[in-house]
Amino acid sequence: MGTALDLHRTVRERLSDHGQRYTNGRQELVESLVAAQGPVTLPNLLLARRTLPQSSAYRNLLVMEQAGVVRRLIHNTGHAHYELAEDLTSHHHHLICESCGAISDIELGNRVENALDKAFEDATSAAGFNARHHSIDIYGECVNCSA
Amino acid sequence: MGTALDLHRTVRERLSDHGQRYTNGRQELVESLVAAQGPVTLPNLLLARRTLPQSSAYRNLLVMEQAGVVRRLIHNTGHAHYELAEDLTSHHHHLICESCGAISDIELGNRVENALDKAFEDATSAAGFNARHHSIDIYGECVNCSA
DNA sequence: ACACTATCGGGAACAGTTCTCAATCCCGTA
DNA sequence: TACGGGATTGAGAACTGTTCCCGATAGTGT
Repeated sequence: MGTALDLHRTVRERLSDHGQRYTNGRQELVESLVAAQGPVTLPNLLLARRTLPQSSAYRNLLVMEQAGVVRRLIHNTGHAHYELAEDLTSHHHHLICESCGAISDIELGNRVENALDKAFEDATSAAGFNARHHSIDIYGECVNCSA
Repeated sequence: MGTALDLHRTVRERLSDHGQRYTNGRQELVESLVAAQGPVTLPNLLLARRTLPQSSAYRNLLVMEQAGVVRRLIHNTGHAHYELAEDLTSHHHHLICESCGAISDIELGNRVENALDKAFEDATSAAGFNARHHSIDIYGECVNCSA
């Protein structure tokens, strides 16, 4: 479900709801994020599209993050990683290679996710914490590095 | 199990194994981390012990991180958070308040953790990823902020 | 006590990211 | 199509959390 056209329309709407335009530079960023098939750092985004100025890329990623189009991941790999918001792709978690710092996506399936939600609900409500969403990072060694 | 004396002895050993001494400043840091009862930022550590110079605190936290005594958490809250390594305390996860940025600990219990390990093993081995450990962040609103 | 090395502390340096601001673009209107 | 006005852009400066540097100090083994 959801063609590239759908994606761009949705992005345009969300930006518009925040009083923002869906400019060329922003479209390029979205396309780069789609093409990356996983979280990417800003330097990597710039490598893919040499014409994007750094400051504009940072600014537009921030704008799109605030509009709910982009999600920013922070790990101790030096740079932040960017990906499309989960509701534009699908709920997933991250595998983080401790050797090379690469981050890739992983899905756990509905049954596990439902069990997780229930466990989290039980654990957090006891602490008076109002849980809204979660993210799971699995650390280890990726295929490339274990070779 | 594990008194304060045990903790200090273990820390001393781990540092010693890395050719490092367990100096006064490092002991103060460990005590501050124990007293904090959860992940703390460096500025907060310094507030608790005004005599600790910033550069030494950063350096010693790094040394202790490398010796497996301290764990450093990165989130988009501005500062890194520090806590004692899990094997000096217990396996837990983090509740992160999206309003105030506070981070607190939460435990899920053995049954849930075992189920998680199994689910992660299934999901990662298919991707050829060699999983070593995991961390779960639950985002939402803490007790203070929802009041 | 001595020599030798690890550690300390203050400040400079660094890196990723954000901010500034004049120039440009884009949209709605006529 | 031309115009007015606000959003966006891009280059570089500024900012901020963290790390590095280095002379002074403290601890350890002999």
